Amino acid sequence: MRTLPSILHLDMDAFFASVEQVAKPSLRGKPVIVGGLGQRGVVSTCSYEARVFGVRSAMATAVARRLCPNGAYLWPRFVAYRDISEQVMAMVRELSPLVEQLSVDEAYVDLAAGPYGPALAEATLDGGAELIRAIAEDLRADIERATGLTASVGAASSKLMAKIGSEQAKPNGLVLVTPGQERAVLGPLPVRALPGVGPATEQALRRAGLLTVAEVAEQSEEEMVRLLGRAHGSGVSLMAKGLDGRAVVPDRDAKSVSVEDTYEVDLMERDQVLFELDRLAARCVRRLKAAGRSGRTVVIKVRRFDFSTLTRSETLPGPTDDARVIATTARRLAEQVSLSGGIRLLGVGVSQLAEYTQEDLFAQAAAELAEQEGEGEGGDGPDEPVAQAPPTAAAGQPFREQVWLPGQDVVHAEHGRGWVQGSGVGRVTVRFETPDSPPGRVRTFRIDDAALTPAEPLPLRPRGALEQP
DNA sequence: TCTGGGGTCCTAGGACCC
DNA sequence: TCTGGGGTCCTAGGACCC
Repeated sequence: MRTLPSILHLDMDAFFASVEQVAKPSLRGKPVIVGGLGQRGVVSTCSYEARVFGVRSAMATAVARRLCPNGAYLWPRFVAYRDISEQVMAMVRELSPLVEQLSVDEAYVDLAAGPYGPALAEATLDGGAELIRAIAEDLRADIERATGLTASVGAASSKLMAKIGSEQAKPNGLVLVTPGQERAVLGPLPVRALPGVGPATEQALRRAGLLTVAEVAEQSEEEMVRLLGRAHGSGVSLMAKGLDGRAVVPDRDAKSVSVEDTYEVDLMERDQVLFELDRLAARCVRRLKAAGRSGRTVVIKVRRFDFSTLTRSETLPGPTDDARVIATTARRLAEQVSLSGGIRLLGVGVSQLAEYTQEDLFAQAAAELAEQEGEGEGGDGPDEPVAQAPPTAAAGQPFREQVWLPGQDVVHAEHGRGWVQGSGVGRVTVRFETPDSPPGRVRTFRIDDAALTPAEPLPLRPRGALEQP
């Protein structure tokens, strides 16, 4: 294990909710909840003001609304989050090429592999720690200057302790774990603080009378393997003792691509299920193609009315990125499951991904077969799913009514930029403000007002702001 | 009050091959 | 006539993470 705390773990504070507070001045200092807003939605992220009311990530939004009825409830704006994430990660990469991004708002950095590596290699223990502390504080300040967002950082000589450190630093802090202090820091924490210990592992450990990390650390590795299984047991045993030699690994290629939908109302009809599988297959293929990959194993996921969940998979003779092939495979898999009682969620995924699309003989054969059988009228595009019109859809209606989602960016011909605060009964309410404006005024329009249109997210800081002194 | 969507990794049993 | 052991692939499910 390294002698200096040269691994950083960066974690943005309440990322989605904080982005919304910076983008929407009227929400600063207020409880903000970002997540699914439908009947079956859950909270993705909430602001610290909302946490005071007991709101948490992964909580049903319906529960959050009871706890915090006056919060601002917003749909996620993933495009905006991704843009900001790229901006932040670019700053992180200036510290080292060895960056392992864990999600949009989290990454490990190995400073020893970057421009500060040589200086750190020659530094004393105290000097090195001080340099690392300065680097981490500069990073946090740079991120806040560029985005208005705060980040927390843990610095340690292992990924495990860097992650524990950033958790303890939250919000808007830095915790440096001095090498040698690992067990002292970990010992008093509940076992759940260890990454990889979730509800099931916590229960298994509780049954064995182990509540804290220190208590786990006193057990032999063999005992932990007996309790938790081979891989998990030895992993937890080592972590509890503060031992973690895992390297920071630059980002690997994805191993699967999947899409899924939870329906507001359970699907009851076989035709509905087949129609939705076609749509999901088409969406999955779009993502697959965007990534320039193809896959060999098709998986469907079915969650029933009672939340019981199952998967069925089929491995094809070769990789494909053909929507027709994936949709027909998904349909075939669906025939193996009972739909009685209703379907709450459907998913379609592809794994065993190939680096790039090979000559897709399997898709060609399927297309030829379809043509022979006279089903080939959709030969105008290979992406066309084998879908029929949904039984519930308003067939023959070419225009879809504009849907306005709370949080959505809009622009009005007369009033300029703003965001949707709410909509209903033929009206949409918009607050006109931007990241660099004072809190804005609210106006209400007809939902079909031609002067109101959806807009792209604005940057959180005006362009060019960083160039100014 | 009722549980999202996108992933990763591990385990275990059966098929199949040598 | 009965009986091997190991390796790999496929499938299904579960735990966990953000």
